[in-house]
Amino acid sequence: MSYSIGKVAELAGVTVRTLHHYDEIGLLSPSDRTSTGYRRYDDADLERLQQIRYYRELEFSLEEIAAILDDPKADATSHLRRQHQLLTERITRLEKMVNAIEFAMEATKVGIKLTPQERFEVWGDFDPDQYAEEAEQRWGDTDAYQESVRKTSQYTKEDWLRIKEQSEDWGRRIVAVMDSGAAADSPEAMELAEEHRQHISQWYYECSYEIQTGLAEMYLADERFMATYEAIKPGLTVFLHDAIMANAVARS
Amino acid sequence: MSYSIGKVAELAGVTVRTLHHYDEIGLLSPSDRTSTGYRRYDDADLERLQQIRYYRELEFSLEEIAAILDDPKADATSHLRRQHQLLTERITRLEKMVNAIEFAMEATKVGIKLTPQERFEVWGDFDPDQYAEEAEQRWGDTDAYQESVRKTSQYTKEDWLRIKEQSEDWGRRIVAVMDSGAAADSPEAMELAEEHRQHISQWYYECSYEIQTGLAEMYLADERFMATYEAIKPGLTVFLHDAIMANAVARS
DNA sequence: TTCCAGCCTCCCGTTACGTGAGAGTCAAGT
DNA sequence: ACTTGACTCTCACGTAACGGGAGGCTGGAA
Repeated sequence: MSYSIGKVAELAGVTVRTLHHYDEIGLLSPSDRTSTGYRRYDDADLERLQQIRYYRELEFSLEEIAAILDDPKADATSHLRRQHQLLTERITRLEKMVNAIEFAMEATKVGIKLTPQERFEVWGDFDPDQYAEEAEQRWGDTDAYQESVRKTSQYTKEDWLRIKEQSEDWGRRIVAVMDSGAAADSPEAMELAEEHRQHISQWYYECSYEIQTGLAEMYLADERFMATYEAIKPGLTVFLHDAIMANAVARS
Repeated sequence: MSYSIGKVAELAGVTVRTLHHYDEIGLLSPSDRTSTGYRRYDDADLERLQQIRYYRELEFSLEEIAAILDDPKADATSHLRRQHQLLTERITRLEKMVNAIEFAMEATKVGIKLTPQERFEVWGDFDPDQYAEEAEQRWGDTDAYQESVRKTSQYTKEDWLRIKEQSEDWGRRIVAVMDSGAAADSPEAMELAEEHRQHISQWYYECSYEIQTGLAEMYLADERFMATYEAIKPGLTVFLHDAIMANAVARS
């Protein structure tokens, strides 16, 4: 059984010109020609083309592929094994990219800026432990972060609008409480701290009192969060922190 | 805060030349220059570069990326959402490629040839139902195939040598039984049918009598399997089929 | 002041094809 | 036997996305 160049192109999902090119550079020359010069590809040619396609998908150059495939020490199975490993590595990398994007989405929701390291972590080659530590510190609890990502990836535009509206409303009310001169451990302030916790639980992740107090600590420690709250009203970060602490103590 | 071109290149994992190129074609021009002509990139530039890198990873051309990023209707979040979707699609495709490779490895072990469709299923755009049907027919049971892939992917070279030795030994013995003139429903033949079943159970997947009889049917129906067995000894396929049937009836 | 790494602007080279041009070929239908 | 439309052939130039210098300025540390 042999195949015309057009048929092979269709099967393998490449253009006829590509096959011409592979023939030109000697990477894949059809095992036969008709008397009129038409190329004829057989099963062995197809197997070689399959290998070429996989290695190309893995971004090997044609020259490298030629060297790899013509290596007498490597047989078909070893190629498959190698491709298998490279593919799974690649999948891992793409999954990291997906995580990074979800992280970036989270960040823009909350209104914080990413550090340059965070932006390019997938490509840059800096210490991965450092990142893990930062994320741990930022979110207090990694499981919570996972849950958050899982939940929020389902949200529609309307959901986000609702969340935004809700948190802006909450912002106005806590500012009003501050303006009224009430203390951070006043019932009104504590009520808003409680609402803050429930808002997070509802939309992002189950937020216990321990986690919330962790967040409060972080608001003071992380200048990006700090900037967000201070932009609404100076002193709000500390006020919220104190209200959360008072509320947590009172309720538990 | 602003960054030199070298620093940006290091952060983003690209070359300085690449950033020069992006500047040349107007895709990413640094927001500032020093009095001496040095490029200075700020946070907004980095964000744009981040988007560029993600879209590039997804194999968009620079021209397309420029069009996408300069579209006033799209904001940062919509880009992230889009990239998220494209990335997960890509992961799915790569996972299909991994499956295809595992399938190809299985096939070479068993000594059957792949059809052209099977070779290029990941790239070609033929009817996917047709393939599913073929796989179903070939393996009788999809779960079994999954289990097989899972198990065999762990095997070492020594394992494979052992398996090969074992099955060649079995081949010699069943040929001997045939040569002795024994019937397919003789105790010796049935014993070897039973061994065939246990061999599969041990190395590939839990092989019940129903599954084994399914395999026996398939050996007759699929000329690629047929070729394998007939190469050992003409008439072996039918003999094995009958022995399996007799054994299955007797044991259950 | 002296380095040397870093940056600048040309500018030519490379890879993996795309895209015709012009001409021969094949199989199906009349 | 003739036509016709889809395929295929071999040049041959074009393109995208950089790579890799050459030759010359800059900037901060010693």
